[in-house]
Amino acid sequence: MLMEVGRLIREDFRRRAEHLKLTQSQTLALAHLHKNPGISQVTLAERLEVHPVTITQLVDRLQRAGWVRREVHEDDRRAFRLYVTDKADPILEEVWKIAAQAREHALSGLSRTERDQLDSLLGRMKNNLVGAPTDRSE
Amino acid sequence: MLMEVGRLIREDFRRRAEHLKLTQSQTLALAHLHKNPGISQVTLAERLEVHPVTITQLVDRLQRAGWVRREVHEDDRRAFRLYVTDKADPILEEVWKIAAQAREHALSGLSRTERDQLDSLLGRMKNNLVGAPTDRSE
DNA sequence: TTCATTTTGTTAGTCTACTAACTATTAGCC
DNA sequence: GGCTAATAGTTAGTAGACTAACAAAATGAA
Repeated sequence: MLMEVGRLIREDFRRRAEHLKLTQSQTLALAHLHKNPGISQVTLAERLEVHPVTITQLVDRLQRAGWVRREVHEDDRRAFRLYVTDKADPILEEVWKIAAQAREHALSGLSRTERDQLDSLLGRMKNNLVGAPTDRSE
Repeated sequence: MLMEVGRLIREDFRRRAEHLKLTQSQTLALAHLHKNPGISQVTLAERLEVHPVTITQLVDRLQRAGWVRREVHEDDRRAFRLYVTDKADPILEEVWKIAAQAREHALSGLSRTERDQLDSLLGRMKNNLVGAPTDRSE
């Protein structure tokens, strides 16, 4: 059920955002870069919780499309600093709006109390899954 | 939060199942075929809620690995009937066990009542997202 | 200083998913 | 019967995610 709802939310977001001509991952990456200008690819990978290889390709495409630029890091010649270009600003405005709409659509009809409940239950599930490494003898 | 918990559950399952040498999609497809022997690729695609193209490739790999066989449909020469091979039986036993463990791990510490609550809240979110086509003016 | 280790990012190859365009077959209508 | 629609599956190409193996630069210890 949880997986299904997750999938439906992503689908809903995708439908609302398809006119932006950006994929979900690209949108997410752009949003993160906008909030944290100048971070490295490794840092971005950690934030998005994907592997650095994935970021390489993602940034490649965003750069080719002109949404992002790479600047060599002044202190570390291996690393890049990533910046969102001005071209992306209006898109990002849209993204925030759409995200809020999708969220509200999914949660509509749920009271403040129920939303808190959901959040709390999910939080406890999350705690079950993080800290403790999987014990296969369970 | 919901996305995160979903991702964590999938990760947990993947970790528990990695010794099976099957990916998550392959495992899921195998499980479905075991419960519904003889279905066509289109039907399987519908059940897994992916596009038929994806099934083509998935079944290609499962067949190459010897887990699944394609038989020509007796009434429709375009279609295949899909069957899980005997080789896959012991694996599937494992899959059910692992799925139950992963579920229990995620939900541990939640009472019967709380699980019902979660289910009901997610069910309502699901209803928000299915029936009604996205209204972009929201 | 030099050498081993860590970190940053890359290429190569695999798997899952998609769209678009296609073949072959079936089904329906005139 | 014959033409058109729809259906089952495929190939080709793209995007995203992964692992493995690697180069280059930075770090740190002997």
